[in-house]
Amino acid sequence: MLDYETAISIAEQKFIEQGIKFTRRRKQVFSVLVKTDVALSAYEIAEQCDADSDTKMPAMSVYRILELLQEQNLIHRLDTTNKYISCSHIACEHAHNQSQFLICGSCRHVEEIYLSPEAVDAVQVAASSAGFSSISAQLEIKGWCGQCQPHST
Amino acid sequence: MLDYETAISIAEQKFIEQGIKFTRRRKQVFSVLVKTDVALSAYEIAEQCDADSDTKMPAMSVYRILELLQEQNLIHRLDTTNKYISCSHIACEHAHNQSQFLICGSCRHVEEIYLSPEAVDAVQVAASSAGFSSISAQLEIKGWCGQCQPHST
DNA sequence: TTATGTATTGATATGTTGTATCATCAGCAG
DNA sequence: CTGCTGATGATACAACATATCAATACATAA
Repeated sequence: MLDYETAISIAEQKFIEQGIKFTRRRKQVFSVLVKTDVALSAYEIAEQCDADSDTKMPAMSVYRILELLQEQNLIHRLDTTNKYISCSHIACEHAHNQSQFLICGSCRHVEEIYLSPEAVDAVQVAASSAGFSSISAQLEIKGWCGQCQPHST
Repeated sequence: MLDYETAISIAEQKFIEQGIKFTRRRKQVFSVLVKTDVALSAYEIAEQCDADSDTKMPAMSVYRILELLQEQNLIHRLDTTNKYISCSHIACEHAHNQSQFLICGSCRHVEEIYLSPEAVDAVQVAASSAGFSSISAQLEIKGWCGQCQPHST
């Protein structure tokens, strides 16, 4: 993971290049996500922002800003859980169009991984033979991280 | 897919064997799920019940009954979407502990598939090397069915 | 038959999440 | 200053999910 300052400055740079303002609100939201390695919901992010400052972050703003950060490939939205996490590869020009996530069902820790092409192919083949034309470029796999123990489903 | 009557009678049988009543409400909820091949939310199921009868199905009852049907392995809950679908294998003694679903992100059609053990292994290996001790027994993969075209994520 | 206990359902309230809508504010160009 | 645009604030609302308690049905024992 990138250190906090670097991540922020990369984000700011990215915004400036496109004439988009890196406002206080946007910085707040991005900061919260950079500082954690678990997926957070929009409302959790808002709470965190409130804790870190003395103004109240409206939920609406969080949603709007999350959408923007996503367009800039700075964060990922986990559709499985409707939660958000900062992208592990904002520095490199890495594949933003093909990503896989392991999501701990217990502590919500998230790892962005690279599945072998063979594994992805196997899934794609199974999908094809079941009549599906394609599968999502973003795979989200639930599991349990090293610290947590599986219990159910 | 099993035909409607067979599915209902299998369910009823299963209930009777355990001394659980197959009440009108329970039959209503299960019927709705048996009759469709798309995943439905609890509230959608309630609506459907309302349409098929002249009494109002309370959302609470739906949730309760869905939970019961799940315990009986008659239906699956898709955690990804918080929706429910009838199990394709209520007749056989098939693996209820290991299932994979393809979920069409567009029309919500769902296919219960069997991934090759190799594919599952590949995912498990990737998970292990990322520090995850295990992955969920229920994989839910988003994609697009034959009728629908991919557009975004 | 009535009484009693349990399982099931009904009804209401509440909490969480996400979106729609419009008002307000800041900053910049003319 | 005026007016425009982007960004944020504030409110209302819809969908989804759960908690809680009341009412009902139904089987069994007395």
